[in-house]
Amino acid sequence: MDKIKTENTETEILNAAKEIFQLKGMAGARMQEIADKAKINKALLHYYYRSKQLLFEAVFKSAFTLLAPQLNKVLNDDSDLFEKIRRFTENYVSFVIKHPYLPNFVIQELNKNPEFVVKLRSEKNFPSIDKFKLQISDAIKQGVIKPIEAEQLFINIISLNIFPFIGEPLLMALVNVDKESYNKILQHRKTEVAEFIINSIKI
Amino acid sequence: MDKIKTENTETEILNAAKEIFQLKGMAGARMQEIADKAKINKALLHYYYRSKQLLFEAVFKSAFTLLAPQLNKVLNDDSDLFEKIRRFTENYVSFVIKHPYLPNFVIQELNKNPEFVVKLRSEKNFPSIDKFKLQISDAIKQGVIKPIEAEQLFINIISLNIFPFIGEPLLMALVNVDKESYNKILQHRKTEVAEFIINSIKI
DNA sequence: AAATTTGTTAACCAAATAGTTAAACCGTAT
DNA sequence: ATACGGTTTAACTATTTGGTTAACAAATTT
Repeated sequence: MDKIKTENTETEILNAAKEIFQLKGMAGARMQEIADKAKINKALLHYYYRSKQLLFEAVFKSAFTLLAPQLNKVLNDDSDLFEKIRRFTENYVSFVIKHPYLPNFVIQELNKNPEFVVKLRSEKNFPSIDKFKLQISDAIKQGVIKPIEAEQLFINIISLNIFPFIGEPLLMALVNVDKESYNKILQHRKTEVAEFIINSIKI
Repeated sequence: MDKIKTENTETEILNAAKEIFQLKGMAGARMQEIADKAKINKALLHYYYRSKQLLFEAVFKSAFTLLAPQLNKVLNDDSDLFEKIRRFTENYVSFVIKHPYLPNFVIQELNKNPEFVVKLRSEKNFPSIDKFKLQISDAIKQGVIKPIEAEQLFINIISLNIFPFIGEPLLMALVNVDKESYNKILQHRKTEVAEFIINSIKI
């Protein structure tokens, strides 16, 4: 059946495009390079995706679709707050190892295209902070954690987990270690970060 | 004296280049756009800076020269640890308001050009973590803070301060607030972040 | 004030790059 | 076999873009 072959080529292109776009960004990516990586003629890119812009949007959407569930692990999950922070921190490292350039790619392109946010927000499955806010105010009421705004806590959790990857080259230089040692530091963070956060908020 | 005029044109170009490069990155920036912003002919860019690459490097160097002292406020400063954390957090927001795209620019271009790190490291005034390490181990010995690796604490401080700006469009969408409210959140962080960190490590 | 050096511009060039076209290919149904 | 559909390619086009050139302008030196 030709459908199988079509799907193969199409996903082949998408996979190649993911690699190139995530590594070099929209502006730095070259259609020819994507075609080469997918081992097809450049015209095929346009046959399947019409334009660079549309191919890029397909990649971006796919990237965000992968990232959203990670964020939802903090925002929408019924488990106990501390347990949740521990699990998210633990999981996030593994996620980034599987998709090293993805979070940075999403953040960068959002910075360069703030109007994308509008599109994303309108789609279903866009993570919402509402549940998390309730959980935090409950935990405060029950005397489990010190008073803190849910927004601030959320930003702290995300910052502590995402930035060490985005800022890797800078942090590696500042901390003055090589790639191997830096990876060890990141591995340590799997547990360290959660304890750092919990230490700060628990009563 | 023509020197004055030359300096004006040269810095005019550099300022325009800073704006464009920091906003769009090396790959996304256009020499013509820089020339337009500097209100000069495109050939003048090459007269003063030879190539896009060299102009970019001048901008990058200048950006890092501005960023380094900020980092040194955490790493090399004799003041009391808690006071230092409080002051850095307070100052950093003001710094980023003055140079909104600078930290992200530096980090992005380092990600795309990891070999830049080598050049930066070899220059004097590159921030070193040594003093900070001593300060932390002293504080632990003296029972002021709980045991923590200096590297981890440093990464935490930097992450909590820098990421909220780099991830602004994403965080704004996730936290579900408009620009104005997000700015208020950032202003709150001037004090909140320091207390969050100190809470976590103090005994 | 003539000559020389420095600063600036318009016009141009070559390479890179996104996108198009028309023909070839290839499996499937007639 | 052959006509037909979707798939793939080589060759091409138009535009963008970094960079150059040669002439002009303005200041500096002699």
